[in-house]
Amino acid sequence: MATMKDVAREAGVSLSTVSYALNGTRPISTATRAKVERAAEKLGFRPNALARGLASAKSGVLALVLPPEGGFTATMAGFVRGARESAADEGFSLVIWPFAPDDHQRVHDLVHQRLADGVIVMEVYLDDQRIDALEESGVPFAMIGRTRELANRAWVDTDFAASVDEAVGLLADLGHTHVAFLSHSERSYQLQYGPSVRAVDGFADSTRRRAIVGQVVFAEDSAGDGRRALGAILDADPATTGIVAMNEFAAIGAVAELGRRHLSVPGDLSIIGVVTSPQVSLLTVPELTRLSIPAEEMGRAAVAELIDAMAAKPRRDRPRLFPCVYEPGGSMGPATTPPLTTTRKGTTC
Amino acid sequence: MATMKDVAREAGVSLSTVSYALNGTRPISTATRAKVERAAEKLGFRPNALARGLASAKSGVLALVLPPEGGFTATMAGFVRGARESAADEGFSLVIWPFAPDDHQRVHDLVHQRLADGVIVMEVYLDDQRIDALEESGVPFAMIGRTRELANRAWVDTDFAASVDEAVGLLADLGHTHVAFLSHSERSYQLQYGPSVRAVDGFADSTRRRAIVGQVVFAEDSAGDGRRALGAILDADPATTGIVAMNEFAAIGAVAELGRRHLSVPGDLSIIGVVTSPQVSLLTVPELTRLSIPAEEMGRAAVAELIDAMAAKPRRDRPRLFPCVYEPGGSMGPATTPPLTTTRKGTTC
DNA sequence: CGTGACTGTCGAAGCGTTTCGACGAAGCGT
DNA sequence: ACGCTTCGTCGAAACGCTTCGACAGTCACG
Repeated sequence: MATMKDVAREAGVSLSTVSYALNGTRPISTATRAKVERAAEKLGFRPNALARGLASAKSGVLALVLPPEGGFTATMAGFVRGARESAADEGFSLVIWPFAPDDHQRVHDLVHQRLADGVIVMEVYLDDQRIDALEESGVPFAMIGRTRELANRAWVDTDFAASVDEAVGLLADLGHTHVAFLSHSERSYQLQYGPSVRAVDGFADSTRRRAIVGQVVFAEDSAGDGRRALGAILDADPATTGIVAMNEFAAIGAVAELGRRHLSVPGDLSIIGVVTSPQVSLLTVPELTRLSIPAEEMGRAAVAELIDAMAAKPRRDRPRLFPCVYEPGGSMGPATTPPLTTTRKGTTC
Repeated sequence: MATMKDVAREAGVSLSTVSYALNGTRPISTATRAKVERAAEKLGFRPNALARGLASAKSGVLALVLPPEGGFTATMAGFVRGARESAADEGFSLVIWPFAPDDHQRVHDLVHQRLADGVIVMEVYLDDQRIDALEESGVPFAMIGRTRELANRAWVDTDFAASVDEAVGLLADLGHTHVAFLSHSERSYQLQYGPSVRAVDGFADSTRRRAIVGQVVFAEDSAGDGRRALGAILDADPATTGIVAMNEFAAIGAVAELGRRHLSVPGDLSIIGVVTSPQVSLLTVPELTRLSIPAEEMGRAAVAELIDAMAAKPRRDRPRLFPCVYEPGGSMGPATTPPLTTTRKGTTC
C-alpha cells in the first residue's frame, strides 16, 4: 500500500502539497497537481480512510440503521439504492448497520467511535425513544418516517394520507361506494407505528369526505390472516366492492380467498395496494394495481436531509413528504351494480 | 469525548498502561486495572475506532457484501443475524455494504482503506470473477455459497443435493412416483448460479436413484410464471402428484393456480419447498411444508471461516455444508392413487 | 546473598492523514 | 523601484490509539 509519503517522494513535492493537490483544499498550480496525480496513479495510491478520519474528525461514512429481523422488503432495498447513490454523489460511502430498533446504545457507540458521521433511521414510531436517545447523545441523524414531534428534526416520509385518499378516489371514480381498508396489525396501530396510524386515520378521513361507506380491518402480515380478514370484510359489509390494501402480505391471502369463493378480481371486487413494494404485487394474479412508495427518491432525499443536518446549516428547501406513485395492474375495475350480495352469501357459508 | 489521555490522567497512570489495562494486551495488576476501569467508566470513555484502527492496522469491522437490487429475503436476514452475533462474540462489528455483484473494485477500495478487515460475499456463482478479483487483490474473504474451484478458499454453503434428495425422499415415502422440480429461471442455471445448478443436478440424480419419474421446470421468480409453470408440469406429465419447489415465488403462483383448477393441496398434489425462507411459506394457504436454510447457523459459520482465513491459520475443522431443516406445513400428503388424470384434463382445457 | 526470570509500568515512536502558520516569489499600483 | 497582496509550497504539529524497548521491583533458587 502506497502512502502519501510515497506519492510525495515520487512527485518530488512535500507531503502537504500532495494532500492539497488531491483534495483541492488549497490552490495548487496545474503543473504540480498534474505531477502529483500522475504519481498517485502510478503508485496506485488509495488514501487510508482511517488516517483521514482521524486527522479530519470525519469518517466519510453514513450509516443506515436497519433492523435485521424479518427481512427487508423491496421498498427498503429502494431506500438503500437511493441513499447510496446520493451519498456517493456527496462523497460519502453508505453502510448498513443491522441493529434492532432498541439498540440505540450501539448506534451511539459506533458514531462516537467515529465509524460514521451520521445515521439514517428507518421504521420510526410516532413516539420513539430511539430518536430521543439519538438526539440527546448528539448523533446527527435523519429519519425515514417521522415522530409526532418534529422540532428541527431531519426527516422524509411517505404521504400516507394523500396516497390513501388517492386510492379511495380511484375506487370512487369507478363507482365504488363501499370500500374496506386492509391494514397492518392492530398492534402496530396501538404501538403508534407511524405508517399504520397515518394511513388508517387518512382512510377514515377520506371516506368521510367522499361520503363512502368505509371499514377498517386489521390483519397480521401473512396470507393466512389475509384470508380471514377478507371474510371479516364481507361479513361486516356484504356490499363491499373495493379494498384498499396497505398490508401487502394479507392482500395476497385476500386475493387467494376471493378465488376460493369464486369471486373474481376485478370483476366482483377491486383491490388497490397502497404504500406497497412493487415486488409483492407480482405475487398475486392478476398483478396488483398499486400506489408504490417512491423509495429511491426518498432514500436520496433522506441523505440530503442528513447532510444538511450534519452541516448544521439551515436545510435547503425541498420536498420531504412523498406521494406514492400509481402503477397500473389488473386488479381494479368498475363497481358491480348491484353488488353480488346473493352470490357472496352463497359462497360464504 | 474523553480520550485515553483523559483516562490516564484521571487514573493517575500512563497512557500505555490504560491501553494495556483496557485491552489486556499486557499483564496489569488488579489494582491498577480497577483504577483505570473506574476512570474510564466515570468519564464515559469510548475508544476511537479510527485511531485504534490506524495504530493497529486493523479496523475491527467485518463487512457483508450484499447486492442492493431486488430486496433481501428472510434468508439473507438470517445470515446477517447469525453473522452479526458471531462477529460480536469475536470482537468485531458487522456492517453491510450494498454493492452490486460486479463492484469488486469498490470492495477492494474500502478494504484497502482499512474500513473492514475482511468481507463475506453472498450469491456466489460457480465461476465468479468477483471472487477471483478479491483473491487477487489480497482481500480476506469468505463465501456463503461456493465457486467451482475451492482451492483454499473459505466458504460455507447449503447442501443442495442432500436437501433436494431429502425432499424427494419425503415424497417417495408418501407414495409419490411422479415428481416435478420447480426451479429458478433457466437463465440462472445457464449462468451457473451455484444453487440452481446444484439443486437441479441433485434432483436429477435423486430421482434416478429412487426410480422416480422426475421432470424439471424452470420459472421466473414471480407468481405469474409459477402459474404457467404449473400448467407446463401437468401438461408434460399428467400423472404428477408431487412438486419439489425451490423457486418460492413461483411456488406461490403454482398453489394459486392449483386452487383455480379446483385441485386441492395436499389432497390432489403435494408441494414441498426446498431451500426456502420461512417467511414466504406464510404466503400460501395451506402453509408450505418446507426444508429451510439454516441461515443463522450459516451466517455464524461464515464469520468463523472468515476469521480463520484472516488469521491465516489453518482452519479449525467444522462443518461448512449445511443441510436444510425440515419444517412441517400443510402442503404434503399421501399420493392419490390413481392420479386424477381425468379431472385434470377437464380443468386444464 | 547474588543472579536471573518475571511483573508491572512508563516513555516514546509510530500509524497516514489534515491543516495551520510561515515564507519565498511573483504581480500590482504608485 | 518600493512596499503590499496573492499564490504556491513547505514543515511541523496535531488526531487518539497501539506497541516496542526499557527499567525498577519481586521472587525463587542455588
